[in-house]
Amino acid sequence: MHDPKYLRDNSNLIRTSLGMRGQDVPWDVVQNLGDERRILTTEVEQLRHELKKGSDEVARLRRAKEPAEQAMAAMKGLGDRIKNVEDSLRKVEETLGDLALRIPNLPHQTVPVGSDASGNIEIRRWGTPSSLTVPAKPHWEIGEALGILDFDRAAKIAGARFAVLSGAGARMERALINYMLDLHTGSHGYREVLPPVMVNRKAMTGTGQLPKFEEDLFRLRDEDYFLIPTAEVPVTNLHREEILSEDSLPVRYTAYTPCFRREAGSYGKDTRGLIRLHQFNKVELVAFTAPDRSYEELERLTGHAESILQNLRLPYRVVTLCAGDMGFSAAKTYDIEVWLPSQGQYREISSCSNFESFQARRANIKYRPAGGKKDAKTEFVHTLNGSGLAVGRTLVAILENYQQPDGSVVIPDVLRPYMGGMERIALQPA
RNA sequence: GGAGAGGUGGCCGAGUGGCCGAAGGCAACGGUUUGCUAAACCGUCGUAGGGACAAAAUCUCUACCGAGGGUUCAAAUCCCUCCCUCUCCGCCA
Repeated sequence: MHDPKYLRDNSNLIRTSLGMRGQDVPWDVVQNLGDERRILTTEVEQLRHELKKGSDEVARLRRAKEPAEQAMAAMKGLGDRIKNVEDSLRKVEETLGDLALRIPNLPHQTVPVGSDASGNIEIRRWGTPSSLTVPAKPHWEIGEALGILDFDRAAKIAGARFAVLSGAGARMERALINYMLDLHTGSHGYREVLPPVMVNRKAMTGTGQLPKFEEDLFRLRDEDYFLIPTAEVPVTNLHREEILSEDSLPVRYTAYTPCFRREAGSYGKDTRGLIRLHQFNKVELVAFTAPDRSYEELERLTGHAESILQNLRLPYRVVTLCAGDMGFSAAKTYDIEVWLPSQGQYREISSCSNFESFQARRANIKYRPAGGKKDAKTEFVHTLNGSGLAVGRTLVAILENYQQPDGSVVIPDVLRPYMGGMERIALQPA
């Protein structure tokens, strides 16, 4: 969400900066409602002032034991007038508020211009894709052959875009989760949290999933709860309606959660395998910083996510998303893409974003600058998050990059302690 | 799910119709005193919106006592609905 005052005075500037991203915003309506809101507010406040004065006069007369009927009669009806104007004001504010919540964040100056993924810019690569002698098999073939991935039974018990992991597959997923959490808490300074995976409407609005993207979410039938599409939602909202002290910043959390996405509109994409599921596991990194620190934090956080891939010896690259490819709430996003031999390309495995004050404003997360002086006015924090990493896709990358000509899969060194010393996944009869 | 109690500023807590944005305490911040610490004393100390000013400082108005409605000239205070917390009962991993 944007600063309402800034939005009112600079809607043209915002509109130009957003370009394509702001296409579906009814800018004229926003402008008119903003003006109307100001006029109605002034009117309500004047009427209230009058009422207050009148009521004080009644009170004064009563105390002085003087007749107050005339003063009371004069105020009669004023209350109704106020109610009428307030009704109009409330309607304007509701409409304006809803529209304002649907305006995306402004891209940072360093974000490249572009309308889709082709405008993204690669900024670095790590590792070298191995040249296999035989054609690389896709992970679902490897996994099904080894008896550790079962899509048929997943479809039976749930439906398309679900998976069952079993045996060493389930074990490796669990190993990855533990390894990631241990690294982030032990070496990178994050506090582990295990939040609810269902949240209310306010939380979803705070991080920007609502009101605009309700069709992407799973919602419960009998309660107004949603399944989280990412741990970003519950973890960022931990501090909703709070004022943090500057000394406590930066606040860094890591959380493992399952994530639930309807994937509406993605029919035909990645229909096979683990890449795009309705339910998947993710370890998330979330940070709250002072505004002048958020961009250095973005680099740090991205580096923390990268370190997992480096330790797993998985080749990857980092790209800066162009304005048109960024998510709704982000001001700047780095995607980390891992090499998938079967596809001969890099695929997203982490997305690290700085939201600046966009989410903080929606969720009302502030901090009080240190220094003690009276100029210590509260200010919105900056929020960031990134996957560290998407667990299922990491499993995919391991299966594909560590596949052997005999169909087995070698387990990366750092995971072996988490898998009881296992060094290789060979055929596992069910 | 049933019964009861309660939600007031960063925290605790007073306040049953007007003089209440709200006593008092704690915490915090500034200062005096002090060899240091502590104590004592003095002072400051909510958030948001509108207007005035080129802007900052400042001034001014309005709103906010869980949320939303109602009664009244006037609501933290009375009434209704909802949300949340706590206690007991039921159910339950």
